[in-house]
Amino acid sequence: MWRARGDAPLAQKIKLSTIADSLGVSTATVSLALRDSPLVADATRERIKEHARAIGYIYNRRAASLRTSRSGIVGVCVHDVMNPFYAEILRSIELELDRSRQTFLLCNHYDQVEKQRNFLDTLLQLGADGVIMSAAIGTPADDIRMVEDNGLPAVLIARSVEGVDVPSFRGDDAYGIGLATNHLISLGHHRIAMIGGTDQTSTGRDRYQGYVAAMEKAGLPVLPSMRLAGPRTKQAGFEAAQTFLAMKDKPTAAVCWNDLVAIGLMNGIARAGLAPGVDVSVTGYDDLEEAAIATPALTTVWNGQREVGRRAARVLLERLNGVEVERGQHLIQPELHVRQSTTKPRERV
Amino acid sequence: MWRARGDAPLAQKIKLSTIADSLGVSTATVSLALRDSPLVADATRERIKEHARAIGYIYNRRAASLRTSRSGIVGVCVHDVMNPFYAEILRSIELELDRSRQTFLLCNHYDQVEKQRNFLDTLLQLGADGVIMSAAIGTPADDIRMVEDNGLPAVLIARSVEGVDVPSFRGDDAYGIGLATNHLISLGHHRIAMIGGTDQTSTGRDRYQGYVAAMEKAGLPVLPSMRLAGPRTKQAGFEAAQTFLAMKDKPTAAVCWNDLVAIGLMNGIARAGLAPGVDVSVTGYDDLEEAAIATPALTTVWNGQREVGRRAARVLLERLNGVEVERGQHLIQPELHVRQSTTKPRERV
DNA sequence: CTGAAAGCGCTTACAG
DNA sequence: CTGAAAGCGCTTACAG
Repeated sequence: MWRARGDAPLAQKIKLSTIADSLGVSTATVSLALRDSPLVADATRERIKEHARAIGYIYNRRAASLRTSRSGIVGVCVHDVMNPFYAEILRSIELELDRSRQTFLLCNHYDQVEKQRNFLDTLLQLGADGVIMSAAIGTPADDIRMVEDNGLPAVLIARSVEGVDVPSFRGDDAYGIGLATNHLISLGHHRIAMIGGTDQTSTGRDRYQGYVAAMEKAGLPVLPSMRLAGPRTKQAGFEAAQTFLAMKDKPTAAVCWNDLVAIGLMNGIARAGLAPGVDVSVTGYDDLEEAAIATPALTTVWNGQREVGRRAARVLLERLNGVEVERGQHLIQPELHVRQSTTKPRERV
Repeated sequence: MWRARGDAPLAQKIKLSTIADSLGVSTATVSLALRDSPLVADATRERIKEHARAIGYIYNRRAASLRTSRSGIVGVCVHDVMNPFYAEILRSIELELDRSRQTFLLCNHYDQVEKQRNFLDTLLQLGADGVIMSAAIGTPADDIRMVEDNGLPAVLIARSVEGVDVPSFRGDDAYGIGLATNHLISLGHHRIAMIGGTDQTSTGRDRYQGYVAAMEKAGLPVLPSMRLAGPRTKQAGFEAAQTFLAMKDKPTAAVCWNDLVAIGLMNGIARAGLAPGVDVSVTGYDDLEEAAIATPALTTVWNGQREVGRRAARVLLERLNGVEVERGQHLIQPELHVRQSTTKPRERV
């Protein structure tokens, strides 16, 4: 248990040598004892640990880390924690990292390369043990090589970066969006719009290509007017509803960039007096916890967030322990989860 | 700009003395120069900074911190980052902290006192400069006193802890929930249920009391059967819809613990074939970004997340700079935002 | 099983 | 304006 130490804060900083002096042993012995080294006799160890606890000793990790050059810190850098997609990934990273008692430092880069660079710099300065990142749009391969060259192993998630030879975990986007598109096609939809996403990320390009490929394979026309790039948030999806409903080709269905856009779009469609899932079919992507309780429940593509986080964290921990790991892309196979937001087409009013 | 340094990683760790030797000056001069001390001649400083950049020098913060006992790290500990309420607070904390170049360490305690304790311990070990926390349910005052006694200044947000003398920022919950309750009463509702929340937090008690006080002031009966404690998430709100709709006193309105519960509840009500905002009026709490785009748009109480985060961060920074700050509770005044989810009562079917 | 001593890479008085 | 030297609090060979 913790003990408040009297009234005078910081009266006298307690350190290893304080304990050593009190007990008449050397600091080496205290250091070893506190870390449960078998080199120390049981009785000595217990006496030391007991005393340390009693006087409220606080281990100084900076000093230890300076000496050992291991910090126990792992950095995690994503676009935005507030986005449930990343939040779900983080949750599983947290779980793995906790298990090996690593402290984790978090950063939102909001797709600003400079902000990400500052963070990586901080990690380097703190002597972090590794970093897991979903690289900001426009991240040069050099930024990642640089941290690796300085002894900070990196693992990529959700997005990959060309020309970088580190392990990378993400869903198979082209395949996944194909599942959603094919599902709509098989229900009888011909005019299917794609809402949201950007060509500036690998994910964005892959998803759009997946949609295009599925349409072409079914012999359906791919109209540029049916592509509404941009939206990636619920708010943006909500606002996109107007544009979507005004499209001159009157699409009967929308393949959305992600669940947030899909839910926003459905809200916008409902606000316009139409019934999402009846008048317009909508698919999401990610299968966030929220997808199942949306109204109507959202048909979406499970993107393996948990899996991505878990595997990325494990591979990083392996690298830290000197295990040789497989470099390059690891694709997680997405799955289609059909719910109520997709039905047979009905002519749009 | 960064430079990758050759092929051999860690070939030779570059440190202050490396620079000093190369340039024929002392490490003291290099140290001063890199931190822009006016003690160093301009020419010397530029020469040093230029060289440091050229050879890819990385500042070792652990070493510096060991010497100065300032780490530039601030800890932030909340229930769960995935909850948009905390995410919005974090956003504004991040903004303030970035400005003064503090690195921030994040922790979800999930209301486990032990997990929070581990985090505080880590902060102490790392020599963090301060901590901002929304204390876990059941946090003993001693846990907070202990960190303060060890030189780690704390600032509380969202929840307060009895018997602790540190600055604390939160919304005025009793007042805020009163706004929502009075609004429903003024629309003509008499049977108003309260959904969600727990008596184990100061916030929970205050909100329930605020509801009770408003009901009593209006001469309306407070029925225990109208109180459904527990739910705090969208999922739980969704599930609570069934219980709510089956309540024997047939409430015509629900005052919800927060926006998440309210949105979940509305989804559940819609799923049951009723129209939220028409058949049942619903109020939220927090005014998350999402509230405005919910269907129907949610009437809710703005809880000042941004304000809480901003002020908490500023006060902490002031404390770090040795400024004496006002201890005790700082209440932020909530505001009612009326939207479409509340209307005049209609007899429940 | 335990101790004396060097060293991790900085910063800070103190001289000059 | 610059340098020599001590010290922050650990851990790790190296002796014994």
